[in-house]
Amino acid sequence: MARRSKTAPAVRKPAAARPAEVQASALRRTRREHATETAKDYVEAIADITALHGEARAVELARRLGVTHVTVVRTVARLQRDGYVSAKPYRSIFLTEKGSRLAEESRQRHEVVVAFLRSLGVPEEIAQTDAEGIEHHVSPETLAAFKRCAASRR
Amino acid sequence: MARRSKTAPAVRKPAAARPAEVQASALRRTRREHATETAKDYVEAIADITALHGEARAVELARRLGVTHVTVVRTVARLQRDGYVSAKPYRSIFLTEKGSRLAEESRQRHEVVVAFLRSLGVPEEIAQTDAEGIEHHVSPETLAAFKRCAASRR
DNA sequence: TTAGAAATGTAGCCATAGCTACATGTTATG
DNA sequence: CATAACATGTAGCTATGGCTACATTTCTAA
Repeated sequence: MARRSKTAPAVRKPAAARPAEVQASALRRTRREHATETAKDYVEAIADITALHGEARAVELARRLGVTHVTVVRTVARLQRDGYVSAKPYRSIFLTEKGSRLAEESRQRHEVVVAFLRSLGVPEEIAQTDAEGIEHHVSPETLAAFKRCAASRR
Repeated sequence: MARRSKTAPAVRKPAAARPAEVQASALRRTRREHATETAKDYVEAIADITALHGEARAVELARRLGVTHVTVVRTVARLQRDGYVSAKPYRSIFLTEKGSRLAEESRQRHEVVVAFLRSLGVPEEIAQTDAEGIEHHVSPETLAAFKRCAASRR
């Protein structure tokens, strides 16, 4: 079977488009972001729950995140290891300074994305849902563009 | 320590916002989507490489996806198990009918997202990068809104 | 005050998705 | 046509992030 045909370039699509290296680093970034998504989702939820109920318990986190309490417990342990929360056995979960900062950033970012989608005419509930997935992958430039666009359509 | 204070609603934030269940199902959806992201990234890359070189080899896939060949080999095995590609040891990788369909859908979706971001004034390279992360989390409604918006700004 | 309900913790399973190190197959070329 | 370069495969490690089943702790209410 022919090796990468350096002599006969085969098909030759018009747009050589993104060179392999560029795409590779974009995908690497996406994977890297994915690693912090969980932390963001958790601190955001912890902040929400604390605001609503005065404290965040694992059971409520599990309900809101759509996982079992076991998953919550393990993930919270990781968040504690990484300095986002403090927690003691059988007690509530609290955000650290670092965790609060991340939660606030996440909340703002979520707001911008939702407001933007809403301004495009996407129904509220779908905007909320899509934002959960999109918000973690928006660069500062794109976030700024979202803000501008939403403002200009208001 | 007070249990979820059913008697004293504590803080009471103005926007009760998304109820726990809604957010939970949104996050569940995001996780579900994540599971198919890999498949989409791979079939898209395989389609690209095949168009450019006439065939897709694991080494080139690894380069483009930013992972080692070992990861590619294992993932391709999974894609084969799931019916997206056919492959024989030490040979090229080919898309099945199902894989081609997924690749074409992914390509179109990627195009729409990139064109949209571009239309917002996001620089080409950043648009490409962000699209890699965003494209997997856009509902049909939002995708349609992207199309409309990009068209109206042209 | 104590029993049962609710919450939390622990053990251990699974799949995905990365990796390094090493083994084997394929191909190009001297 | 043999060998070196390259591609592919395999073994086995790590981490995340789901899960069920069962143990333990805490809290509520009879």
